[in-house]
Amino acid sequence: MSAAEARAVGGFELQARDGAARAGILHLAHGSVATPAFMPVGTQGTVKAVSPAELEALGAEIVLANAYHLYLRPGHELVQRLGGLHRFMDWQRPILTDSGGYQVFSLARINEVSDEGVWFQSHIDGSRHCITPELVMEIEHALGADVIMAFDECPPGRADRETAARAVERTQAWLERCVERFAELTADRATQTLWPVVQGGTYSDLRLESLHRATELRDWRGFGVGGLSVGEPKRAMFEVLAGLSPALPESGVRYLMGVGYPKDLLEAVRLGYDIFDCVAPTRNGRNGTAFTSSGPVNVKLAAWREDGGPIENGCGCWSCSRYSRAYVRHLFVAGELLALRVLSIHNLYFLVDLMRRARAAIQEGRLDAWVDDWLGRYGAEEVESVSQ
RNA sequence: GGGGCUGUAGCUCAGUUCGGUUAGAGUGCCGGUCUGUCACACCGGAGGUCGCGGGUUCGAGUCCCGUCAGCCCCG
Repeated sequence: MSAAEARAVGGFELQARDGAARAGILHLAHGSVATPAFMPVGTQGTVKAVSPAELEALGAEIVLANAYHLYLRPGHELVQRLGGLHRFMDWQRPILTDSGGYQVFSLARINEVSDEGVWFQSHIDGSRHCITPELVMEIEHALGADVIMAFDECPPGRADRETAARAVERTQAWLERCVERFAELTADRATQTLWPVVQGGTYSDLRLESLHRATELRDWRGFGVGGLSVGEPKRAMFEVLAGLSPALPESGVRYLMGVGYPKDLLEAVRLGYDIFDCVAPTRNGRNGTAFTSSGPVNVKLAAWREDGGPIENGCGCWSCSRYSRAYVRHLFVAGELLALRVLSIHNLYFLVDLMRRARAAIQEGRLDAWVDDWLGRYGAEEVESVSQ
């Protein structure tokens, strides 16, 4: 890929390497994304409890939304009629849509997977729908995200080899159909970029096969690595990531889907992965857990009752610049809505900022030392040394 | 002065009719969990001389007597 192609819409511009780790810029129709990067999750076209202005202020450059959920409600055609997802949710920076492949896994009770596609029963009203790779492309095209993910099958993390192999097979067949339908839909203009998803469970050879077959199909500017952090042992996840990383083309951005917690992000960055998404910062935030550089903390703890310090000393986020731990704890204990916003913003800032700092460390060639130092602090202090 | 109702977990109350394992619930308190979001959710823990004192009984939160406290009614 030429330098010009890397800078074109959809291209990934690799700027620096430090060991296996990379720093780069992802160029998309609605702007660029500096990597490594964390993408806040906005499943239903909104990052729960956080406004677009707040997302911008905390430094998010791209958010994720979900095709499956938006198809069911309010409907992708409705979103398209109202000017597309960017306008609908008032977010003018890049958006990546997930296909709904993960929902095949997470909502497995109410669906049937076949070669044709997936029969879902709506979790909202019980109505039945057949989701095919072609339909997923139509949904994601209508929503208008900058990056759209191919429809994949995401088996449970402890799936046996046969199940994982079958998921690779089906994911590949669906990818071919996605490519075909996507080409028809975007024949006139190419503001969207499609990325495949590598599957293969915890079997490194299946992972390589999945990647190989996807790259045989065509050149890609990005690769999703899916089917991880879905119940498999953590060691197995990192073995897969380490085995797959050298085989991934340098010219494509690597998206590790669904990961994760601060530690996992840094380890994955070190292995050469570039972008991430995870519900952890927002969901944990809503449930009262704050990320801090010395580990996650339950803010409802009695120890915070009269703590006048910020959630994290030195944190540059909106929440920490205003509120004391005692106040945040009070908001949670009292069941106040502001509590959800305060911690969601803090946790998102924490991860976005962590990636920003990892990027700087890569550009300065000091990632390993920085990560080791960071991990040494994280969780080093027992639960929490009450600050002041 | 007479009569009635109520006293069980920090709080609000079940359980008392017709006695039967370690007395329950909700809430609060304390703690844990959450990885391409059905989720302000889920899981767990601590906490009670059943107002007090007698009696009956193999066995009493439950039955009997006395007593204290709160509320109500009648004089």
